[in-house]
Amino acid sequence: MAEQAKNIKVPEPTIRRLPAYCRVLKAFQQQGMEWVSATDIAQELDLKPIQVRKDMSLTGAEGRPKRGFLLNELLEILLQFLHWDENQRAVLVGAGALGTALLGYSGFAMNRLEIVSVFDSNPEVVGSSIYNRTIEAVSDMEDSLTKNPLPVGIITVPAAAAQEVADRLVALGVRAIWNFAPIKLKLPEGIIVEQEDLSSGFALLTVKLHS
Amino acid sequence: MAEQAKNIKVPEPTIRRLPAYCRVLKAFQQQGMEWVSATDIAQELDLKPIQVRKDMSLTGAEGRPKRGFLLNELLEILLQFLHWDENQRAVLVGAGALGTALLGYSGFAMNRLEIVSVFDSNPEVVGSSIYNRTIEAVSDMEDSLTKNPLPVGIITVPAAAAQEVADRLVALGVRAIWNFAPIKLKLPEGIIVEQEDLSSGFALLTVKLHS
DNA sequence: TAGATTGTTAATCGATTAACAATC
DNA sequence: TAGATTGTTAATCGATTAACAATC
Repeated sequence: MAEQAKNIKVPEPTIRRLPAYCRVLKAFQQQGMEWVSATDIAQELDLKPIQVRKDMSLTGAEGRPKRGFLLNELLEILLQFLHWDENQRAVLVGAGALGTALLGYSGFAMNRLEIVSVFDSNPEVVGSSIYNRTIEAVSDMEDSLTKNPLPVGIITVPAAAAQEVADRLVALGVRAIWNFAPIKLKLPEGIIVEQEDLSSGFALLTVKLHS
Repeated sequence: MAEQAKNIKVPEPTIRRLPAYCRVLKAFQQQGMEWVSATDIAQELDLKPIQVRKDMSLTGAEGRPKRGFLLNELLEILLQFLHWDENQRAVLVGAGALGTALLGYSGFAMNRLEIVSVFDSNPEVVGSSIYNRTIEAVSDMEDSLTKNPLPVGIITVPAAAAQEVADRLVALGVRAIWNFAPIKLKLPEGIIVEQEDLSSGFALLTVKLHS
């Protein structure tokens, strides 16, 4: 029997790998495959089969010796584990290039991220729309989010504005913040913050390149 | 004496933290600070002082008991370690929202990423410019990069086009690829690939939010 | 001086990998 | 059946943290 997914702390690196597994599974699915083994997935992502097997086991997925995993079932379990089987309603603040990129990013095809409201402070873009969402003024955030509260906030404003935006979002009921501004937010206990630092991948790249 | 930075394998997590250290140092610098301790930096980033101290030690930085580190010197050493003391000339392929975001991202203020050439396949944007760079046609990539070779390639095209773009870049002399397309690239040994997966941070966020 | 902080070695913690019995 | 693959326990590896002597 698979390890129980509940009550067991799943390592952060495992969670980070799950979206890639989902993408590979979806591709296999489109090829008409019915069963998939850890080896198949590992090969596709340059990982070791044992690692994939362990990760699957931690999410509660169960396979069958010799056959592998039932593809549809496995994908469903991974999506459930990630809570990507339900829409994740979110508000995005900062409709610049990065915000626009997130609104249209194809890599999110399966994560059910539903960006419901978009705010920006630039009067020139307020009122226009991106991917069918009308951009509201940041000054209307209190009004709008009070009427229509959202649990997740995405911050794509310049660093200087990020802390204030975060404070206001938290005051308006946002419980988790995905922050793309290169600044560490100071927020109350219990608020979940995922800090995205695009520089860190580039750091790795330059260090590897010159060694 | 500090551990020698050369000959010692610096852990990947350490390298990933360095850009944040640089940003904090720059902020301190602008406040006019002359000396900085590991404790100061740790506090700013919610890390433990011992971790900052260890990281600094790995980069070869040397401090003084009681005083801490000489701010300017420390920043210079970190930037040197990252090779961010010299311009990193790069080519970007895919001038969509994500590509545009990277061209203008303020979080890169210090990393000396110099995007020299920008290519896109959309005839409507070819010839126009973004942040002062003229967008060239992807079909002109061979001509352009043969005349003006670049060591780093940034891929911000849709997943379906990424592998072909990567192959062509490698054939044109690119030795390191920063890939934002949600697909694992298959490239020859020795080519450095940094895979950026925006979904993995979101996975962490949703799992934490619902537990 | 006393206290704060460094740098290094050792201990701990956590993730990856190996080993292997179970089994379709 | 034989072989491939699972799931779990144990071993290994690597990163973080603790301890502490050195010192400005």
